[in-house]
Amino acid sequence: MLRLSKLTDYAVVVLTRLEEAEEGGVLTAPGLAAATGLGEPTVSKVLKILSHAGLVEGRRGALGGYRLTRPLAAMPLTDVIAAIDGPIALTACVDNSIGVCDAEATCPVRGRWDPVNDAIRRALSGISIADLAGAPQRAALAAE
Amino acid sequence: MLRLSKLTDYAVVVLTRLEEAEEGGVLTAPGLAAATGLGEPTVSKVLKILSHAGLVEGRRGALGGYRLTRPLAAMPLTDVIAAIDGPIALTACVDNSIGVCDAEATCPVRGRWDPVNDAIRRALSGISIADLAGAPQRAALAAE
DNA sequence: TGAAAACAGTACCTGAATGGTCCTGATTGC
DNA sequence: GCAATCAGGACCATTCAGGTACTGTTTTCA
Ligand code: FES
Ligand code: FES
Repeated sequence: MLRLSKLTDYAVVVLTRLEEAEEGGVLTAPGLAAATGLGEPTVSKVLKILSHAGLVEGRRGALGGYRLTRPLAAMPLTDVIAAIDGPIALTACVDNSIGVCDAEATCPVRGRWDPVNDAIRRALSGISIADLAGAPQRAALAAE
Repeated sequence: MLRLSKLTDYAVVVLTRLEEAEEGGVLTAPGLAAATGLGEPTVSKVLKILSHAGLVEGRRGALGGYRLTRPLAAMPLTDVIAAIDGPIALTACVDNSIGVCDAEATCPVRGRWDPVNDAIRRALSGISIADLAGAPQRAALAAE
């Protein structure tokens, strides 16, 4: 179904909530879980991944929590997808993956998916998380 | 990984081979399997799906086989994806799917993925199978 | 008329990947 | 020192795609 993982959706939700934090203030994982209605472990997992990708910053300790490193408007959707779902590549039979496919020798589309990947990547990079959060200012305009 | 199913890749391969058939001539599923190097049951399955979607036409009988209903240049990639992977929708939390998600009430991106879906759909609809087969004439230009 | 070839449809099985949970450690503040 | 929180990893269950097999129907040829 060309679906991306549900965690990516959760990530967008969490990021949107994080935007509402005070300047310099942090939100805790349990707090975000309560605010979003998602499970605490799941939210924690998402935040860890995002932290690893540099999209959020975790502060430990008693008064710890998570904080956005950049405003959502400057955070393209591709970053979130790449952080959770991995690099954007439609098929396994792309560029360097040799040996995974049996039909490499006679395959006529060997490496031909690259333009498709680029097209999608480009379409997605024009959309920021802020566009999904509630301000569809330039969403869907990237492909025009 | 934002991957689409491997069957879609196979479909493109098979369709490309089908293009090489004689005018009015048909290619059999076993023949295509041998030409592509894929398993016969798998090729058969792909062809059945494509036939069901109207992209190819199957002729039964001893001299039966499959035939393209349209030239590859007039076959957008979205048709193939929609035929095999189903409709293009990034997440399950889109439009009408109610009840699948727990955070519907507080979810700020509820239904916000639609512009993303449109963007991808638009980027993909500009690419035909012929573009992937070996003539990247306007591939990747759809997003510009 | 019979047999063979090929598509059509369905049903089942297996494997991998996602989604989700939990546990243990490191760090910070009170 | 204690509590709270993040960090990291391991673990299990579920789901779904991928693949296979079977049966039925249609057409051609001997
Ligand atoms: S290389 Fe895998 S199907 Fe083309
Ligand atoms: S409705 Fe499911 S996460 Fe938003």
